[in-house]
Amino acid sequence: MASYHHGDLRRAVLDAALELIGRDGPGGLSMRDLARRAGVSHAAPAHHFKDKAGLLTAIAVEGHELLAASLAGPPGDSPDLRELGVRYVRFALAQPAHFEVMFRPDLYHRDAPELLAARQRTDGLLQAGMSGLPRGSRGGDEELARLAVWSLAHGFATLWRGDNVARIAGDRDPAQIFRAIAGLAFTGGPA
Amino acid sequence: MASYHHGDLRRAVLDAALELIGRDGPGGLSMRDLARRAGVSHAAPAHHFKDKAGLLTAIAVEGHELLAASLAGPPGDSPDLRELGVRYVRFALAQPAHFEVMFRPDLYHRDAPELLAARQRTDGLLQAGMSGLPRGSRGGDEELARLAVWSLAHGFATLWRGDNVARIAGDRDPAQIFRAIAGLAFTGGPA
DNA sequence: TCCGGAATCTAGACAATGACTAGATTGGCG
DNA sequence: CGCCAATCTAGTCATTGTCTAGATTCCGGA
Repeated sequence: MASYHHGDLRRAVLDAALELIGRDGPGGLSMRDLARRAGVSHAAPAHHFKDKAGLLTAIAVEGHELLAASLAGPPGDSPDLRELGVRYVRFALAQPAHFEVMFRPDLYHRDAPELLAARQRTDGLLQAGMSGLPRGSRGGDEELARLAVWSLAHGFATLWRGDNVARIAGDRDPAQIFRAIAGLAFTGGPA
Repeated sequence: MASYHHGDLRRAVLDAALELIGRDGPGGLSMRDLARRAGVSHAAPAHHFKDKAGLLTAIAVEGHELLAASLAGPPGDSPDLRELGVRYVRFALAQPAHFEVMFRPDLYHRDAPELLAARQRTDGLLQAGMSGLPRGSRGGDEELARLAVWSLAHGFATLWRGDNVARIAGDRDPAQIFRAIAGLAFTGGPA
């Protein structure tokens, strides 16, 4: 029964935190509550994450890794820009807690080296996926196009999570709605 | 000196909160700190806002009012969809604290009647500004187009505030960059 | 002008939290 | 087998949000 060591406290705390953040947002999160849920003393989690900000940093890092995996897709395919946006949206809705924390730098250690590394890896993937652009847009337009898709996907996912969009949706899959929007925006029609 | 009554404590607390949120985000905000800055006792602000969540609710309401004013523009003009997006971005960057709080429903009383009223007013303006659409898109596409511009503007503003975009910008005005992006997305070129 | 209720503010208290410290327990590696 | 580092406990402290009771001031009606 209840050995002195937990086994994998780090992951247990992470998972509990992700669940709570997914339901109620990162605001009401409490280290001590997480400790209680894991059945350990109130200060135990701090040994794994140093800080509350440290815990959220770990979540942000994991989020970047998961996002990178989502964007990359199955090995050896090269999605177009719109599909990349769809994957971005899918990730945001499938991992709401990660997504939410990632874009709240005021909550974690924005300059932690592990975080910078993970972010750089994600950016690389985004850039790589840029290979095939719609219409001949070259030069500075490439960055603009990337920024446009990123903005569209990020905004759509954020608004969706905030219940600002649901009434438009009906019962359609959010990813499909985004596909429609992206088509409308970048190809001049719902193609 | 220092009369028992402050004069306009409500506004003073709001302004201090807006400044702090704009600089450090809403995370580290403290009622007692706001009270100290205003030179009143620690519980005084609560009499004006009831809660910490109440304070943030007030900020969200004010944010919706300011956003509505921004979108409406000078009396009697009817901006097209892209210009509406530009105004949305301008608001987000000019009033970062309001914008940040507005889209964090976990921080305030999401069903406060004043909030619902203010939001409804803003939505009305967004819908009204939809009058002139680019290309003949009618029927359900109207909502999609509106959602597209909203997503694009919202995502762009959010990413900009998070320092995710600054390196692309150079020294250009964010509103102009957004104009370029929106043109790229909705008219097939940087028109 | 005066007075009484209402608005505004103070002061004190309480539980909860994040962070820190010192020390106990345990696992693993030479 | 022994020892060191990792892991965890227990205690403490300042700070915060919220509640209560009471003090001070403002304002409108007589």
